[in-house]
Formats: sequence, C-alpha cells, structure tokens
Amino acid sequence: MNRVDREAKGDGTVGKALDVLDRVAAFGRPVRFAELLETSPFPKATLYRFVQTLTNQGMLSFDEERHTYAPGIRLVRLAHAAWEQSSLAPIARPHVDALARATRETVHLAQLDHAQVLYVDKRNAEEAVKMYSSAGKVGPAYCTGVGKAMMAFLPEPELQAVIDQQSFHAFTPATLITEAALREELAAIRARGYGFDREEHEAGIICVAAPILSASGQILGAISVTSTTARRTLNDLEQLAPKVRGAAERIAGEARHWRFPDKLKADQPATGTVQCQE
Amino acid sequence: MNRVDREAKGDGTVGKALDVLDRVAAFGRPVRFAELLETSPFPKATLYRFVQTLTNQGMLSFDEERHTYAPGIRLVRLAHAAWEQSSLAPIARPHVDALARATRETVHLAQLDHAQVLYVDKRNAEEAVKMYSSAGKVGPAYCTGVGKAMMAFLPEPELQAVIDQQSFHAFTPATLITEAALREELAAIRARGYGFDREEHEAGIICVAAPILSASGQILGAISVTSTTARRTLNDLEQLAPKVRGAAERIAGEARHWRFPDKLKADQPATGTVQCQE
DNA sequence: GGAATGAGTTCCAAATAATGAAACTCGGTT
DNA sequence: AACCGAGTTTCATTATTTGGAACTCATTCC
Repeated sequence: MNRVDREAKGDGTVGKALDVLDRVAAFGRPVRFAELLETSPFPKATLYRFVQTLTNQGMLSFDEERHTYAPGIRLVRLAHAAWEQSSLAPIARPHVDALARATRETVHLAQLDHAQVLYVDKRNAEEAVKMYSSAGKVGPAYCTGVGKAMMAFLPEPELQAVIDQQSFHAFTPATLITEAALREELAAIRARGYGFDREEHEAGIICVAAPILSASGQILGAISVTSTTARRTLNDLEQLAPKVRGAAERIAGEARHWRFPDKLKADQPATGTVQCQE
Repeated sequence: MNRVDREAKGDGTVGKALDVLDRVAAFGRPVRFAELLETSPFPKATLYRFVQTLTNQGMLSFDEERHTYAPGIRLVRLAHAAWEQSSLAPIARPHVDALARATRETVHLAQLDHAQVLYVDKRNAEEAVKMYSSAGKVGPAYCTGVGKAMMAFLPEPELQAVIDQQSFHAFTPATLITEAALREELAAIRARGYGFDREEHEAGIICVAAPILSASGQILGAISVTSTTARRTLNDLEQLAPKVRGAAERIAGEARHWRFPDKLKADQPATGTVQCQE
C-alpha cells in the first residue's frame, strides 16, 4: 500500500532539504540567504544547515562574492540521466523531428509534473535549437495546449488535485480563469481527441496539441505544434491535427516497450558512465 | 579504480540520500532494488527507505511493471535552473555559436565537476543539435582536451585530488595512463596556453582545447573544437588554436560580471516561474 | 564616535528521526 | 509442501536534527 499522500511534505530530513532546493530553483535567479529565509518555513539555524549541506553536496552553488545561492551543476549531471531514462524525449525524438519537418512549425513535447507542464523537448522550426531553453522549463497547465491536452485525460481524483493547484492567472483576455470554463474545455478536448491554445497564455501564440496515451489510457505526455496568429489561423492548425495525433500515437506505441532499451551491463572504468564525446 | 568514497561523507542523512541518487544515475539505466543494494554501503532497510523517500519526492521514478528505479523528472526541472544560473553556458552561448560558425566543426563547452568533465554545451557543425545529448553528459578528465586544459590550470592541492580520482583506463593506444605522463602533458599545456586531444579518448577523434580562466586565474571551464582525423590533422587544429583561445578569453571576460544578469523581481502568479512558451 | 541594525554563524539540551537486525510477506520454484 | 529470494515492515536503540538564543562582524544611523 503506497501512501497516496500527494505533495508529500513529511519525507523527513531529506524531504525538507529537497524542499529548500526547490525554493532556491523557484527564484529563477541567485538568492541571498535572508531572502530564502523569508519564504521558507524553517527557522534560521535549520535553513542555514540545509543550505550548507546542499552546497557542499554540489546541489547548490554559492557565489562567495555576492553571497548568493543558485541550483548547482551537479543537478545538470543528474538531469541528463533523468532525461534519458525517465522522460518521453528519447523515444519521442524521431517523431518530434518528423512533425517539425512536416509542419515547419515549432513542436513541443511535454509531461505533467507537480500540476505544471514540464517541457522535455522542443524543435524550433527556424532558429537554432537552444538547449535547455526548453527542456526543463515549466509552464502553467490550465492555459497551454499541452497542459489542457494532458489534463483532459486525467482520471477524476487526480484531475481535481491538479486543478486545485492552478493559479488561474489571466495572461491574456482569452485565458480560461474559472474551473467551470476549464472543465468545459477539457470535456471538448476529450471528445475531440486534441485541443488548442487560442492565445490563452500569450497574445498572438496559438497551438494544437494532442495527448500521448498509453495502451491502458494513462496519460504519458502531450505533443503540440505552435504558431503565431501572424502566420497561421486556428483553422490552419486544425488541419494539422491529424499529423499531431499521428505523432502522439506513434510515440505512445513505442512507449509500450519502453525502458531497458538495452540491458547490457558493460564493464566500465570506475568513473561511471563513460560515453564517447570530446 | 574502485568506488570513489564520497569526499563529502559527513553530510548526514541528506548527503547519504543524494549518494543513493548518484548511484542510481551512475547505472545509466533503470535499476532494480537488489542491484542497488549490492553496490551500496547501506543495509537493506536503510537503502529501502532512501529509495522510497526519493521516489515520492520525484527525484527517482519507479517503474511499477519492471520494478526499477531511474532518476526522476523533477531533476530535469531543477537542472534547467541550474544550467541557466550556475553554468557557463548562458554567457558563453554567443561565443560558442561564433566559434562553431567560424570553424565549421563541433564545439564543446565544459566545466569540472567531481573530477570529471561535465559538458554544459555543444554545437554540432552538421547534424541538428541533440538536446541534453551533450549538456549533462560527463566524461573522463585525463584523456579529453577540455579535461586536460582545465586540470592544467588547477592549483596543486586540488590537482592532486583530481588526479587521484582518475581511472587511467586506456581507451586507445594514445591514452596517457600514468600520472607522470599526464603531469608532463599538463605542464606543456600550461606553457602553451592550450592543449590537444590526440585520439586519447576515442580513435580518430582529435581536438584543441583552451581553458577559460577568471581574472584571478581560477579555472572556470574549457572550450574545444573537435574534429576527426579523416577531416583534419592536428596541425590544422593548431591553426585554430588562436580562435579557440580568443573565444575562451571573451567568455572569461563576460564571466566577470556574471550573476544577476537582471535582478528584477517581477510579480508572478503563484505557480512559480512562468515563462512564455507554448 | 558609538549605538543600532541586520546578515550570517555557532551552541547545545531536548526532541525527533534515522538505523539496521530480524522477522515477515508474497510469488514463484523445486 | 517446503523452499527461495526479492521486497517490505517492525521496533528498540542510537545518532541526528532541531531551533531558541547568543554571538560575530560588518554597515548604517544618530
């Protein structure tokens, strides 16, 4: 029996330390100890020790000059493994590529994490790809194409939990800012099999998104094609819907025999994962 | 050549938990509990609790079907912040781009982490950039261009510590596999201001690398241009050395006024970092 | 000049959480 | 039916974490 305690706060010391890590990351910029203290539920001495521990573990980096903390590079190393093994990105890659080529528009691949949309891959039609500028980025679920596509296929108890965590901030006049409006939209997406973003997050930006569903109906992620109102109409995008759904289905198909792409256990020099790269 | 006993051992429960996380990541593939147990210094029950905690914190993901653990997606989210704030990548980006364009070869940007080379950015001359395929990847320090360039400028006590953690595995006949040979090479690099990889890590792959040094002489990272023996000779690469050094110096110059690119603190909706992206 | 403020750091007794040997469960084998 | 091995739970013991308060060391203010 697993504790279904969502937002599990009570994970002992480790949980609290990770909570501190999250808080630092949430700032989106280097933070001073005092700022962190203000926004944390921990007493000064306790917070201080956490920050110390995390820093000399490399999970936080400390700028001696400015006395600020930021998420540390050790995370980058760990995330590489996470991205390759626990995200849809590696198996979806060829299909994301193909969709980008076929549509000549920006393609996003996202998963749901902590009631937010987590972008795990992106193909940008024109400019050179900016690494990480996409993978790892988070966005709101209630007002993005991929977010709504995923929510639409969430079973009720979880859906409610996710909805309860949305901020319903009105980014644009088109943003759906009530639970009722959102639920209606989700029903439409469920019926249609794909959804749109009608400039709900950013003016001038529209998209079509399709859910990536496992054989058992579990939502794994979503894929979308994004454009601007200057270049395309919603109608244009709707024409692309079959392509988007096709990609989603193909990804879901491969996700079935996911994990253990190879179970080789080669003898490696002690230093860990060693891959060919200069 | 065995388990590098964590230098940071005295970090209490949190340190131990993060050690477990590292071990999972080091496998490079999903791991079963029993496998982890074999390679961990923790008793069964203790390891079990760590793995439980990490899993419901989202730092590990658990595959119910296969009963395996892998680094979790929460790491991807955290790493995004780390990469943007604590790595050289964002400030180096334009220079990495420029160097790639000027040389039409693959460019790598790396930092030193845990005595290993951590690639934080990459520009691939030909194929489309593969996200993360580079950022976050780690490699050996003693036999790569960037690794040696960084080691060459490490002050003695730290250098010894880093050398002691190298595995000195002979990837190719050209690999330097003794401390003496490596130290001689590092001296040459120090004198010259840049270094090579003469097929030491992978047959047919060569590179020139320059260190990125802060004003105070601290090593921040390294940048390299990589090619194949089929396309270029070491001599060709040496011609490129000034360009590589130039890029390194320009990056170092900007690294001075690093941090706080903006210290704006915009009012954000509750959901945390919200950036424009569909 | 010196008092007052504020950020960061250290102390330590009490409170709490981590530990790990052993026992247990469960699904599959022999 | 007994066995086995992987995974899970228990619980008394032990070690760590906790946090109020006091301290340091700058800077600012009067």
